[in-house]
Amino acid sequence: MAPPLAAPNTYIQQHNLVEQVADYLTQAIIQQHFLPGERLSEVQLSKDLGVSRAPVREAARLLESRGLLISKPRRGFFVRALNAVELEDVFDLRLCLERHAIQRLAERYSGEAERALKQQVEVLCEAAASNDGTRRIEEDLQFHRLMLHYAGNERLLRAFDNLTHELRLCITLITKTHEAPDTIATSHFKLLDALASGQAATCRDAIDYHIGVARDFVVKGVSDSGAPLP
Amino acid sequence: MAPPLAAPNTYIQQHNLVEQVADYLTQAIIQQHFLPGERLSEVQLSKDLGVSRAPVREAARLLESRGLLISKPRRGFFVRALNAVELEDVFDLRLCLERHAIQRLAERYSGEAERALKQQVEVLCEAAASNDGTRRIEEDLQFHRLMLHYAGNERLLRAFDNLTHELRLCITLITKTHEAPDTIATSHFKLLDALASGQAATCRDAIDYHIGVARDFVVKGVSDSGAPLP
DNA sequence: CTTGGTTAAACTGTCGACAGTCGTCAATCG
DNA sequence: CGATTGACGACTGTCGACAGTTTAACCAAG
Repeated sequence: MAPPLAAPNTYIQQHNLVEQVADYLTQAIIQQHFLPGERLSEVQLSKDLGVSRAPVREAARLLESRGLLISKPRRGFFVRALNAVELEDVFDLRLCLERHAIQRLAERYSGEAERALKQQVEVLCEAAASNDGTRRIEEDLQFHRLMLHYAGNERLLRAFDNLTHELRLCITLITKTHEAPDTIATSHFKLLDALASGQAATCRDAIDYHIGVARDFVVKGVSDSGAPLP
Repeated sequence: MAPPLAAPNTYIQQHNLVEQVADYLTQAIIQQHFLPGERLSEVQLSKDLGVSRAPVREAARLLESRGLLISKPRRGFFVRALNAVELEDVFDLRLCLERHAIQRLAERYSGEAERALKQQVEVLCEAAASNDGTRRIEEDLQFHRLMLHYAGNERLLRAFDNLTHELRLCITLITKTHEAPDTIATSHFKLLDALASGQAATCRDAIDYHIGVARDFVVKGVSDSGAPLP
């Protein structure tokens, strides 16, 4: 319950209060300043951020639609807590989306897409070599966002973004499970090779393996840390 | 712009104002009382419904997250207008989700699921025979919701529900494209047969054909009526 | 008649306040 | 000593109001 902000009116400044509050809440949640299952007090947040309750409520509803918060009537908003089963579902849906995306992308694979993806792998490798776990995850997700983007279906990307919001709920957990940098690199280069081959079966196998590894890492991490149940 | 309500304070009564306003707005939109691209005035809605602007704003944000409205800063909320390209994307994502769901369901097909789906086909056939186009669509969607539900991944169902919200934007268009009742029946029975066979390839072909037919109907309907662009 | 600028109205974003409800804690009873 | 009930406190749901901005109308100039 320690206030994540030192002084009021420092972070929140001018227009787009709702979005700013939403960003602040998102960061506070994924940095575990608010623990899973914890209740968020609207008045307390208003005081801390130096804004009224209206923007706080609207921002909270936004995060609820993203799956970061859940609201109980007359009780308020609570930080979402994912258990192992729900995480399995998240990765199952992610597999569904990315399988589809890589097939669609293989059908329309362009030089532009290939260039962008390769460049992102470079960035990812650099991030993997660093010690910034959060940045590594974000660059990894960004690679997959690019894949979904170049697949050419805006809605596919939106669905993926919704999922990643939930993934960030356990980002601190994920950052702890260090994968070797060269493993990450080869794993993503295999995706590029599969795309370059243009063969549907190859692409499917590559993405299945890729997501499977990530799932095992995360789900095992959550199981070990004890599944939190609201 | 004609007020969809005869008298204020008639529909909205007591608790859960936000949800009630959201339901009212949803119905008003899919019944085309608000036309695609139309701007919604918060104060006007407040007066019509006899509530303050706070619940209206929160309900609007809810519908925004569902894709029924879009908000432009300092401009307000507008009814979403889907063009043919976006509808193609919707059906592409729907294909993605249902392909995955029918595979998962085939792996764990139970007597309970089979019974529930068969019963829903009965209901759907009855609805198809009636003249109520909206009910026919809803029962059709309900069949697919059941499939997703018994596939055993809650998130898959949520993603599908998000899509159906967008589909309802052009529900009046869909109701105009009458499919023959027996066509609808056999089309869904084929899905049941594929599931009973337990063969992945059969299931995939069945759902591909099923969604393809629906997509052609809707997209053609929208193209004919002229693609509305905001 | 068209076009550009100016003014006024309407609307959104935000705020503080009030009422009803839920959780908590203590006092009382079995 | 444990369970139940009552009151207190905190909080959410909702409301009306104000300020800044956008939109629309209106007037004037070309």
